[in-house]
Amino acid sequence: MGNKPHQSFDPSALAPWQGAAIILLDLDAFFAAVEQLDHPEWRGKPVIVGGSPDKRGVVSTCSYEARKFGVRSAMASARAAKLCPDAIWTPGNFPRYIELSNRVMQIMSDVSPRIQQVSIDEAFLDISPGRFVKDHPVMLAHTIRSKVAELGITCSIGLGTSKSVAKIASDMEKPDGLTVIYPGMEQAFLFPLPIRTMSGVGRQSEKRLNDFGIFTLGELANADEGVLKGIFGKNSTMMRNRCLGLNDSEVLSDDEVKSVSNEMTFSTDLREREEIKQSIEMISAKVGRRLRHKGLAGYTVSLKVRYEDLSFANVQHTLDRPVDDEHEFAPVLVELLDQVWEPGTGLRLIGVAVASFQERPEQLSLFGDDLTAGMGTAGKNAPAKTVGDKKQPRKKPKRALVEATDKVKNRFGEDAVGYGRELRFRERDTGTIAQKKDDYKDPLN
DNA sequence: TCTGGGGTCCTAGGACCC
DNA sequence: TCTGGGGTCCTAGGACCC
Repeated sequence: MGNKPHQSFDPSALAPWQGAAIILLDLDAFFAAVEQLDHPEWRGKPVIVGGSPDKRGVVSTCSYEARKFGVRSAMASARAAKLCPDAIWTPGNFPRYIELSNRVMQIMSDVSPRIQQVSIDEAFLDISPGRFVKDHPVMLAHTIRSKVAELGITCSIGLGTSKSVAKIASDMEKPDGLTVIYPGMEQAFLFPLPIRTMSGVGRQSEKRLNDFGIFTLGELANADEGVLKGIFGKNSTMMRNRCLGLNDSEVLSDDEVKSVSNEMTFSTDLREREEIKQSIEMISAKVGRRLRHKGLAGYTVSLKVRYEDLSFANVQHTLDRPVDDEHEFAPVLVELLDQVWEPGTGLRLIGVAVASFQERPEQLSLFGDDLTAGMGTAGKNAPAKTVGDKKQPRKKPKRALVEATDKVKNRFGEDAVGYGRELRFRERDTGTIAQKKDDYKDPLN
């Protein structure tokens, strides 16, 4: 199944492919691989892309050399530093990753128009013969693999008759592998595998399935209907079909963004109301700028906090009109704070999200209404109909100022312009790298 | 000396309307 | 006096993914 060398082969020797053909391409240790490409002196050495060990960071990606020491993605940076003291650390270079990712996506798009990007380093491609392409799927997979290699990075490809099979197959021969599951071989391939390998089975579902004596995908495929319903709810049939190797999910691009959020973990817990308020304002400014850059405005704003004990809480509020300006929604979030925070409690993380986007953001008025009016303590669940006819409508900063600030930040970077209060907190930012789905074509952030 | 950050989707319960 | 359901919107929380 695996096929390391990029050897030439005779396509006419391949058995004909019946039915759907889907590829999952996964770039190997992507961020670290790009760093080694750009820094030749780092090749063959353990490279870790991630947040620094002394600031509660985690490992985003690490090179295969670092993996030999036991370093893994999502591991606390402090632990990674202990396992591999000589590792080369880098915070990452997102614009560069996006550039290379786009090149890979272009290679795939050139083969078939039916591409579904899953993340910055992963995508499905429908290469069903006679549908979008005419060449043999195995040949096309080889072609894609060679073209990616020409960029100086490697990928692992799974080819099968469904997305689930392709996804799992891509994991079999990492790195730089090509795994083909021919039509008709789906169940022989899937059934012996542990349930956790299936997308949609996480830690919790795994535990609950184990309690019913279900450990393999074959056992899951043949499990009692009631058991599956109880664990997967309305997705139970879909999960069973996935395990049976059925192709019940099309390769479709879903690029519609549903929410925009930013969050920040602080090097030391926040305890003072004023610094929490300022942090909410600073994070809101990031969210607002991304919203405006995307041309989005949403009705629902939410505040997420993580306490000292690592537990989470969330509060949200739906406004009577969509917002994209932090000067409007940050005050709303500050009011929500009291529902999840008691003075004296330490907060290690604060997150801000805006969701429920309207079709087309309307031009907001120059002097907006005060959205916090009417929110008061009177009724938490009271609709935010409001608008302050009793209270004094507060004057909002001019829209033009917001837009001018965006322009400077977009051009010269986040640190170029800022309200004084933002600067105090910048140094507390963990600076950890994240893989942001909507950042592929977005040089922002 | 533990445990980012950015997302999506689902569920359950309450409010509210008819 | 007692007691409906159905539908929709909203909120909080949690599982899961990369």
